[in-house]
Amino acid sequence: MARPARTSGVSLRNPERTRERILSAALKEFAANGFAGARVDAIAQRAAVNKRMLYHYFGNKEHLFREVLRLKMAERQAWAETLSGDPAESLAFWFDAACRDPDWVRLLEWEALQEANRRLIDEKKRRAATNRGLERIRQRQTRGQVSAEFDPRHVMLAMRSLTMFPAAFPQLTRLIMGRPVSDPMFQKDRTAFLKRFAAAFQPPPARSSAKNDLAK
Amino acid sequence: MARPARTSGVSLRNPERTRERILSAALKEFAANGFAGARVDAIAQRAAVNKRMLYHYFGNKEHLFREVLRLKMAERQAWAETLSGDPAESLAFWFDAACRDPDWVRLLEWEALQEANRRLIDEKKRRAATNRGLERIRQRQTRGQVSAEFDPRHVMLAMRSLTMFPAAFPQLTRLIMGRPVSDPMFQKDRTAFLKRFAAAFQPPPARSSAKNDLAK
DNA sequence: ATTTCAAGTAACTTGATGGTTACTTGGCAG
DNA sequence: CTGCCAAGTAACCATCAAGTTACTTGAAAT
Repeated sequence: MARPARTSGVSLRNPERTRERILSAALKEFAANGFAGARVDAIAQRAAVNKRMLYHYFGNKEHLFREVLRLKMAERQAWAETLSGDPAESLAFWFDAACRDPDWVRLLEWEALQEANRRLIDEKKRRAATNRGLERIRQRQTRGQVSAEFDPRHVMLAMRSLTMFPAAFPQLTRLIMGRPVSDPMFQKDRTAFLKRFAAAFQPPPARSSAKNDLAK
Repeated sequence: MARPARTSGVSLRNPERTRERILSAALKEFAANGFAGARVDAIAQRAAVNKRMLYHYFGNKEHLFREVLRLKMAERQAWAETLSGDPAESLAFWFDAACRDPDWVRLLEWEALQEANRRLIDEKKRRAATNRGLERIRQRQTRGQVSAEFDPRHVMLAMRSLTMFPAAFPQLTRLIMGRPVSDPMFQKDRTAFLKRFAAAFQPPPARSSAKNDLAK
């Protein structure tokens, strides 16, 4: 039952490794070209695997695509859970994540464009993760770190927008900023901006009364 | 030289109309499926035009795609110029525009994914339009309507992010908000949120001194 | 009226591409 | 040792889709 674990190197037959190779090649190909643009032959070649194996393990192109998406999503969900509370920190963290791993953003984008109508891949898990995120924002609100005047859903949507947009629209970002998104200079400046801008989510500095503390 | 202007209906030959039909069909097809996913035959069919005409007028699929993009961009640029100053107003306006015309956002998205590396379509004009937009923000800053502490480029990027994101990522938006982007309820709520949130761009209410009025 | 050319049509070519067939081979259970 | 099946290979096929060829036709200009 256990892997043979050849003393030197890997055995010629190695289903797990092959599967991994295909998935990793598929991730690159799909992120780069989307579903319609991706070429099954290209994936096989990248993976240095016979094309037939791809069908052996995943059935067809679409199944493979969905599996790639599912894995990436799961990876990110795990990250999301490790986050503490501060909006400034979250903004910086997610912006950094988007810059470091543009493939992830691109996959989300391909998904948005393609599966627009269809039900989401892995919807249940993603909805649960989102709800946990919303709960975290509510906690910050009760702790007074985030303004209670805002609906947590709107806050989360705003934060996602601010962090993902540059990686999602590098051409527009470059047009506006004059630098490519990949430029460390841009990333540094943007992080600084986001940290300051995070103040927008904080409660106003106790103006006169404090009557609307429990607003939705 | 002038159009014949048949007394009743349109003449059988009508190059302008045909060109229009093709462009409008292409817009829909490209917005729906992207460049790689779009089918030339589908465009011809949608336009109720012989496929050959498409090559007659536009040379090939890619030229047609670029022409479609160019036209949409130009349309939006014109809109942008009509805008007055207030961030709250701009946010609401552009958010509404994105919701009303998801095809436009989708085209930008396809462009982002496909032409990632290549030079932008119509880059010169778009850069100029962007610069005019930045200039308008600077004016607002000197008038004290927008905080002078922010780099105008970062402000513009933030505003674009906030307005375009929902239309660009309807699946994530729905996950977060619980409603589809097309839902008027969502659009109303979001507009209200954005209007309030626009305060984030305003200068702080004159705390102690007013020394940094000319920043950047 | 006749010429001329853009506008328009139908059928075809050619290459790419997703998926399959038919086969071989490594390695474990019995 | 041997039968068996998952893992793996090479060659193939059917289809689809971009782009072309070769033709016809409407109507403006002379």
